[in-house]
Amino acid sequence: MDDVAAHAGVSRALVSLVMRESPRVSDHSRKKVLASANELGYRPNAWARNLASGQTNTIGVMLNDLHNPYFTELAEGVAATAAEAGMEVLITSGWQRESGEHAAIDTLLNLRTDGLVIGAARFSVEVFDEVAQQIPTVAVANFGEPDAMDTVCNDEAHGAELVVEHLTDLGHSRIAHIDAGNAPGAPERRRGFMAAMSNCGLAPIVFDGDFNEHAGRNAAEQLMKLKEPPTAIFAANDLSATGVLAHLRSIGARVPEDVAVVGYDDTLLAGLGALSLTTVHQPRQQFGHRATELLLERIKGRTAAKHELIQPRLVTRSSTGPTPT
Amino acid sequence: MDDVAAHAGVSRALVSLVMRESPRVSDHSRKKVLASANELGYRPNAWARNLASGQTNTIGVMLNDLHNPYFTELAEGVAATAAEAGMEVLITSGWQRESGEHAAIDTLLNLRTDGLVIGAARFSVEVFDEVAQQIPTVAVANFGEPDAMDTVCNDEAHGAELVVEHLTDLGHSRIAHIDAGNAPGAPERRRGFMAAMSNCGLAPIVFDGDFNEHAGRNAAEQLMKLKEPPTAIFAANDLSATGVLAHLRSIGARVPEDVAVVGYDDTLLAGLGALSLTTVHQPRQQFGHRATELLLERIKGRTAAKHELIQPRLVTRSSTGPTPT
DNA sequence: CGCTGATTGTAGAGCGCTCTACTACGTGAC
DNA sequence: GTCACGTAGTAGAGCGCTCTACAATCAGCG
Repeated sequence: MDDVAAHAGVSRALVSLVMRESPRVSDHSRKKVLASANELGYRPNAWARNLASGQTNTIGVMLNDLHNPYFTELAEGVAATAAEAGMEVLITSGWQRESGEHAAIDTLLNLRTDGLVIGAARFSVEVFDEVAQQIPTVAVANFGEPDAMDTVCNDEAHGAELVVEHLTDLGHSRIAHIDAGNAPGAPERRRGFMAAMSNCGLAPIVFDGDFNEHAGRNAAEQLMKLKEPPTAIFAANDLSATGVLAHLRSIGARVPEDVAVVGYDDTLLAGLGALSLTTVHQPRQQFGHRATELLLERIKGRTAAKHELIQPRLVTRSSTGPTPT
Repeated sequence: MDDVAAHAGVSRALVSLVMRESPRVSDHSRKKVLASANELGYRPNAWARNLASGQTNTIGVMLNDLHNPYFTELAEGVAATAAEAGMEVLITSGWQRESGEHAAIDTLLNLRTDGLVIGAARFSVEVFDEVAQQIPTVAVANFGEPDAMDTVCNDEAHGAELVVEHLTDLGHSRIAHIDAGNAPGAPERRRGFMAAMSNCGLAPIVFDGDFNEHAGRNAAEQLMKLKEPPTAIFAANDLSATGVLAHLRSIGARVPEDVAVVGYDDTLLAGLGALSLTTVHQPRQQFGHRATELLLERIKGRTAAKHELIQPRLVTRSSTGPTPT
């Protein structure tokens, strides 16, 4: 910076103003400084800048797992909204381990980012709460309604209701749900399913499962062995639904003629022509978008916690159809 | 830091030593300092630390697209190897746009990370070369053999050969390849395919396509309309292969009895029971692993460029079988 | 022509840490 | 008892920038 100032024949402070695009600089000096900077290959050192200014203009994003499209689309929403607000985004991941999440959060806290968006599920509300004391935080998760941070989450129960509604409209009544135990989101989906079913006066069939293909396959196998197998299967998520499809195909059952299948999440998988799953779409980018907006509000000083529930919608594809007659 | 020093009754320098886990501190003082730090909720400010020390102990990872599992697995490999070496990892993404990649690189350069791993394909070697002048850089890409940086890449041509070998072993001779124009990796795959075919004395059928489902579907449609349709289709990648599967299914052709299908990349998709694609596995984590090792060498001072070619292997699943008789 | 106020530029302290050079204090050998 | 040496701790400069407070210049105006 000194070199640039010397080369341009101005003071260091002026170079600083130019680099920060201050309007308090004449066109003439600005050009001179930029030319010198360019010639000398100067670029401002972010560490020094942030240290001196006391703010980083950066928001940190901590994700549980970069493999999961859910999280990456979330991050994309954050990135887009942050870019609009002129902020940088730094991403860290816990790589699916709790220790990894701790390390990732630590990195971000040491970096003193202006705020934190957390899309993760490994550790408890208490830990988050402690983090939220130190730095403006928004969690994209179903955490209840903690005071110290904002949350954005999907109305899982409503998504499950949409599925039941769709299936009963098609005439189904023996509808099974493969759940995913206590995995994030699963209890709400299960509750939504049970509630919707009893509202229709139907007996809910719930089978223990998980958010993966194997669990779907296994559950489908057991379900199809029942004396009265279900005519529709609502899987825990898309991945688990592909397991259901795989099993049905292997026993020669047709989809949707013999059994209708519904997933959840509307991932890439569901849209593939070879699978074409009816599923519940979560506006993941919008989660990131809203989370970032809330975070920016918080950074600007809001302290009262806000908790938003975002509505999912059903995407109908060819894995569901009228009940077999 | 001053507060901690005062609270523990020692000098600021000693606190610094403790925070850096220096061996030059007695057990007694170390405990005292850590206790005070804990009590006061002190955590070192990474910006100040990096500024003062002149090194960041961080490597930057710039990815083209976080949605693509290829890149996230790459990042995971980098993260694991970096963690072993005690370095932090910061991820930025270009979100599939060239301007985004520029911004992402800029962020990383301004942060003065110790090195850069680039997994991206949008912009030209020249731009990378310029970046590589400024900072140790390793690209995971097929870039020729630039002097200024190291590269790690997959032997795409060999992967294509493995596919041809597998299919001819099964008795296929009318083998079509759906390519992906000039998209990264595609030309090499195509060349490998053509070479392997002519080595076997077979006439290569190549159909223009792309790395997506639609292209696969469209290509399959055209190919199956030929007077002598192929008995095996080698798609540009897994996604394009799912398009092929979707079309074949829609016209009632059985896989693999009527037509064998092969993908490339061994993504999540290929492993699904409902698709079960034979495909070429790329050790993506290993790319990240090797790239990081090379980068660490460069950071330590090596300047001669190294270029590594990593060998893929074939994963056989149920989308391929003997030629129809 | 001196005063006001806006505009443009500058000096210098300080952000929170690291790092070099130095001091203080044993400890053991001769 | 003194000297060399190793160990534990400290002082203070400085990393590259920002930011406050102030100086210089100039236009406009009564």
